[in-house]
Amino acid sequence: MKRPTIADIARRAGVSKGAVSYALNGRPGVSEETRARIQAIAQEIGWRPNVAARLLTGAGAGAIGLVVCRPARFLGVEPFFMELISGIEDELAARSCALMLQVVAGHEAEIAVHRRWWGEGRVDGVILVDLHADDPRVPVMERLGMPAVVIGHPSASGSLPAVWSDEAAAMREVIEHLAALGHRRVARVAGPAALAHTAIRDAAFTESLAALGLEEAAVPHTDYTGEAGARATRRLLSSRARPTAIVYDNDITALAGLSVAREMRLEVPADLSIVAWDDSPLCQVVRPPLTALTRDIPASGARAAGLVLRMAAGEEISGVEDPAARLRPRGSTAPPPRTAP
Amino acid sequence: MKRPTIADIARRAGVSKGAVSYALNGRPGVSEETRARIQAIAQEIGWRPNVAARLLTGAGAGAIGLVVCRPARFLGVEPFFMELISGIEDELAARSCALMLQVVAGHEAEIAVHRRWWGEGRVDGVILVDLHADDPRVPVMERLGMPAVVIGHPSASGSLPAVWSDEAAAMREVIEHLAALGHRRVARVAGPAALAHTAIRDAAFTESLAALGLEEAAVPHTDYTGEAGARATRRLLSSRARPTAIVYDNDITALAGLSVAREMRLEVPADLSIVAWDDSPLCQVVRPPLTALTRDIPASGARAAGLVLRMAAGEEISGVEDPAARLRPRGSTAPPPRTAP
DNA sequence: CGCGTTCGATGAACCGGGTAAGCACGTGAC
DNA sequence: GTCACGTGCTTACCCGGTTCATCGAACGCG
Repeated sequence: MKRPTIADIARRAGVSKGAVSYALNGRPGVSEETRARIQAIAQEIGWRPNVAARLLTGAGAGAIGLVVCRPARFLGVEPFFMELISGIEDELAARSCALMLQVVAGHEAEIAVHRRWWGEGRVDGVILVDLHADDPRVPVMERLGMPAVVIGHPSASGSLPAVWSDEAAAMREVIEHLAALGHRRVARVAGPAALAHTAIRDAAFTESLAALGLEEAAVPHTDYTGEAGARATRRLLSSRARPTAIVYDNDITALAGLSVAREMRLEVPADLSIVAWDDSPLCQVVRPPLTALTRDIPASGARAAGLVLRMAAGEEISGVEDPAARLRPRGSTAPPPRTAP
Repeated sequence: MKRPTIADIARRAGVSKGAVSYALNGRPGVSEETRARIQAIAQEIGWRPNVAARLLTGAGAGAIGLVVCRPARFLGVEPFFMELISGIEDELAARSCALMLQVVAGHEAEIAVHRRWWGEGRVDGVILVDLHADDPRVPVMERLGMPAVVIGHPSASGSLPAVWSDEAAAMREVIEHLAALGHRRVARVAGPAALAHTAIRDAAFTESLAALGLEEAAVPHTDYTGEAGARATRRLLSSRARPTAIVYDNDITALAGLSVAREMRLEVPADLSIVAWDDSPLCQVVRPPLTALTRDIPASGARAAGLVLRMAAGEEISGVEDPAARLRPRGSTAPPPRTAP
C-alpha cells in the first residue's frame, strides 16, 4: 500500500531518477519516446509527486491560508465566510492549490497560527479578513515577509495589497434611497466598532445623513449576532424619536430587527423600513423580503486568492478595487408613515 | 528572510545537526545542559520544524482533509458546515494539526481531490460528509487504505468508522410531540432524496406516523434551499387535506415555510405548527421562534477529527454514536386549530 | 578523418529534518 | 591495568523529487 515514487518508475523504465523527473515535468533532456514510456508507467502505477519532497527543493507549499477569527457559534450564520471560501476555492482549484483553514478566538492566536504556518512552510501566503484599525497582524506579516492580501480597505492594510470595495459609496446609495422615499430619521445598527470597515461605514453614514440634511441618529454597535441586533433594535424603536428606517450591518441582525418590529406591532415596511448590508438567501426567504446591499463575495475571494499566489510567485502586487455593493430594493423599504411618530 | 533550519542552530551552538535534532525532540542522547542551550537558540531565532522535511522522514502530514460537495450558493446559509468545521478545528488545534478544505461540485471531483491529497501525502486522513446510499467514495477510501471517518449512519459507511446519531429516534420524538399536541395530519419537507440520512428520516417519519396512528402524509424532497422549501410548503398548504404541522429537514427551508404560511394568512403556530431539524441562531431570531431539533454539531466534528487522527496513527477504530438530537420546543408548535381544515 | 556540437541520459549533490551506527571519553569493577 | 559499560556527541545515510555537471554517442562539417 506504499505510494509509488519516481525511483519505482525509474526502475521499471530502466532509466535514472533524473530522467524520470525531466520526463514528468515536461522539461527537455529526454527523448519524446522515453518521455512517453515514462509517463505511461507513471500513469499505470498511479504516481503522484510527493508535495513534501517537492517543497523541500524550494517549490511553494501549494497552499494558502485563511484564519477566521470570530467565535464559532456566530460563524455558522454568517453566509459571508462560506461564500468567501467558495470563491477562494474556485481560484485555487484551477491551480490545484489547497486552502488551509483555521478558526481561532483572537488576534494573538491568529498571529501564532500565521507564524507557525509560515515557519513550517505550510503555506505560500495568506488572506487576512476582518481588519481592525491598527491591526496587529499587518506589521507581523510585513516583518515575516509573508505574502498576504487583505480583504478590506487599504487605509488599514499598511503595505499589504488590499481587495476592497467602496463601502462609503454603498452607504450613500442606501441613504439616498431612503431619503428619496421620504425618510428623515434613519438609524443604523452596526457591527463591532473595532472593525475597520465598521468605522468606515459609520463615517459614511454620518456624512451621508448630513449631506442630505437628515437628522442625526444613534448608531448602536453589535457583535453581529441576532440577540445583539434585537436588543439594539428594541432600544431604537422604544426611543422618543423613533426612526422610520434602520440600516443593518449584516443579514442576521436585520432579520432580528424584523422580528422585533413585528413583536412591537410595527408593520414592515409601512411603519419601519429595513435595509440589510449583505445580501443572502436569508433576505429573500423572509416576509417581507429584505432590501439589501448585494456584492459578489466569491469574486472578491477569488481575486484575493489570485493576488496571494502572484505575490508568492514574487510578483509586485498592488491592491484591487472591487465594484461597490449595489442596492437591491425589495419589500422591506417603503415611504415612511404619513404621521411620523 | 530565510527560515532558520537546524543546521543554523547547530552552527551557532557549535554542535552537530544530529545533536540538535535529539535536543529539540526531547530524545536521549544529549546532556541536559546542551539541550537547554540548543532550545534557547531555537527559541531565539524562531525556529520551526519544516513540515516537508519532517513529512519526508515518514511522519504524518499533520493535516486532515474535508471536502464539501454542495453548490457554493447553498453552502453559505447552512450553519451546519461552519459549526462542523469549528468543531473539527477545536480537536485539531490541540494537536497543532491543520485542516485542508475543498469545495467541489460532485462526487467524481471529490474523489479526485481525495486521490490527489493522498497521493501527494498532503493529508493523514479525511472526514466524509453527506453520504449517499451506495456512496462511491466509500469503496475508494477502502481501496486506497486512506484513513477516513464518515459523519453519518453506519449503514452507508461500509467498513469505515462512522460518527452518527440516531435520527430515527429524533424523528420519533418530533412526531410524538406533535401527536401529543393533537396533530393528526403532519407533513414533512425533506432534503435531497439521494442523501442517506434523508432516507433514514423518511423511513422513520413514515413509521412514526403509523405507530401513532396519524394520517399518511406527503414528503416532498428539496435541495435544502429556501426557494425549494417555499415551493414545497406552498403546495402542501394548498392541498385539500392541508397539514396542521410540517417538519423541515433544515432551518432555511423551515424559515421559508414560515414565510409562506404568513403569505397565505395562516398563523404560526395557531393554524400551522413548524419544526426545524437543525437548530441555529436563525431559529431563535425569527417570530415566532422555531421549535427545533438541537444537536451538538461541533462535538460531532471534533469526535470525527479525533477518530481520523487515531486511525492515521494506526489504531483500529470503530464508530461512535453521538447522543440523538433533542427537541427544543419553542413558539412555532402548538395544538392544531379546533376546526381542522 | 578529426573536431566541435547537440542530444539523451546518468550520477551525485541538495533541500531539512530524523535516526542508526559508531566513536571518544570517563567511570567503575575486578 | 584492563575490560565493560554508559554518556554525549558525531558521522553518515535516509526520505523523494529537482537540478547541475558530466559524459558517451551520434551527427554535421570542414
